[in-house]
Amino acid sequence: LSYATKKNEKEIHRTVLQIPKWKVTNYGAIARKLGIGSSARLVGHAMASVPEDLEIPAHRVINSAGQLSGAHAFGGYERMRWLLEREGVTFKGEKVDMKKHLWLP
DNA sequence: AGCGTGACGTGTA
DNA sequence: GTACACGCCACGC
Repeated sequence: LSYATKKNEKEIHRTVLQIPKWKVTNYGAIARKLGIGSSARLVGHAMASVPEDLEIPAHRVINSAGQLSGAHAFGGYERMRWLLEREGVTFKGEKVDMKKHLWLP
């Protein structure tokens, strides 16, 4: 999975960089911020093109239901969950507790 | 060109 | 709480 949405790639990265620690946001929120509202999928595509070693905290971007839909890019669910919990994000079952941790751009 | 697929979201039932 | 339809668009075939 190494393709990027050339048009908004930079804007997306910039927005993701603004997500504070112990907070998460969702694909749709970023899409709306960039004015591509209903194209949340493109944000997910852009995340897939982010090298993990870069400073971009892509693990803080999850879906609106609080599920770690991008876990496969971080070595599986357990690893991505660990990355988040390490920053103070708490879970409610299999999902992130969005009530406490949702951040909107 | 069409068609299926996917780190998605909202509305409706 | 679940399930399904629909809108969206880049990519690979």
